[in-house]
Amino acid sequence: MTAISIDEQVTYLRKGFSEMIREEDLRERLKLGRPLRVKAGFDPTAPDLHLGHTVLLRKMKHFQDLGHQVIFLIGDMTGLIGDPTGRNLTRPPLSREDIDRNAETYKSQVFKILDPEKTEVNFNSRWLEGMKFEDVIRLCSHYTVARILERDDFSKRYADHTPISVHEFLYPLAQGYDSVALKADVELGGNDQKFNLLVGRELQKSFGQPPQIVATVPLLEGLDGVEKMSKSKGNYVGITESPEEMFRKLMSIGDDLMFRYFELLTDKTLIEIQQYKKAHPKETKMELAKLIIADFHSRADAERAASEWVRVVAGGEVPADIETVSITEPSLRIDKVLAKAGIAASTSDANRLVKAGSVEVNGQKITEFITLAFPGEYVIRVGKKWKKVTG
RNA sequence: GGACAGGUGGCGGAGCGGUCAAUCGCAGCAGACUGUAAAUCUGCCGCCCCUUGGGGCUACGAAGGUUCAAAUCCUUCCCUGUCCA
Repeated sequence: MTAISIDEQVTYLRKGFSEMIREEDLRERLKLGRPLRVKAGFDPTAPDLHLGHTVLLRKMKHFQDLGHQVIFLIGDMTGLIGDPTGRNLTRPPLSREDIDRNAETYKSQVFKILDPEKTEVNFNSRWLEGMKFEDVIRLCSHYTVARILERDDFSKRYADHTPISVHEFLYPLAQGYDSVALKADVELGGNDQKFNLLVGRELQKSFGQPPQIVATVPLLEGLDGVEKMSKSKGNYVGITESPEEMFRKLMSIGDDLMFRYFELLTDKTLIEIQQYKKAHPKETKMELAKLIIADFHSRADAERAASEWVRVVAGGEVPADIETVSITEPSLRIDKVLAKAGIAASTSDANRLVKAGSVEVNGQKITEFITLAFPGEYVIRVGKKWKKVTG
């Protein structure tokens, strides 16, 4: 991109953020004419990225498009503090090997979106690990308990008498200090990160640096349309999943949610999205799924996944890519087979499914505990799970 | 350091000696329905064994104890919150 005006840059960057503090600051910073250092932090324990993460990655990419330097910061030190929003207060420390492996996984995934040439991958242990207790005390002196308690989840937990460990207070401070150490011009994050990002601003001021511009992206709702997309909630679409898997998941979202996805996960303009609202919801949803899949695979893969979905889900036919499980026993009763093939969680679970009449073998619904003989080949279906069993 | 309250299944939250694998709500799974989904209705929802109904095992913070019998009583310990210092 050549010589594009400040106004154009700001307009391009503003799109898709839920909030920017403050746009005037960004404008001033851009006037300096140098590449800005744009920081975004990621958790070292969850290297499997899903569509929720891509909302942020997309914005990082936009900064790169304008020639800025993006810092992909892996919070290996802050990761020790654990999820500050509640449970999991104790998290087993990751080994250096684990962290490095996760970092590699991250790289292979984020570079589907980000430009490797314009991305600096960094770890906050690089400056946090070597801090002496004295340094930590000094850092803490820059902030007050009352201000920390302003954070919504802290104040809620405090009001509810839910425990808050002291080390959790260090999380925002450490994250803020990262911005100092990196001399960040801009920090990006999800809406829920707003507090932490602002702490970075305050700390930079305390340390005599110009405060970073903070820009937040909306949190993407998961497939259920209610909770935010997260791996632990199981309402996510991972960016390394197969086109077929992605298609199936994306087709399961509610009608309202699909327009939200159009907005946050595609480059369609708001006007184009309005047009989609007039079309048939099912067709529109299929188009959405194809657009998203094409970003991580190819348009051809997306088309293939679409026709496969029509055949299997709408047509009720056998999917093309069923996983095959081999059985070594000469014969095995159906409930055991289900458990062994991973269709049911346990034999007991399989029992219930059979009694509920949910099990289909070779297209026939079964209601009794039949025994399958091996060698042989059976196609078993329970709900949306299909498996081929051979022996 | 002291006083008090509490720790139950993925979550919330009943039960307070047997009829408790544990009411109920949410989440989840399956079936019906549909344009996919949602909504709705129905069933299921610890593990294992035989089976259209049973049997066994493991569970209510941890470890002991009382009792024919404990999630329920006692002891100690661990954890959390509140108030006082």
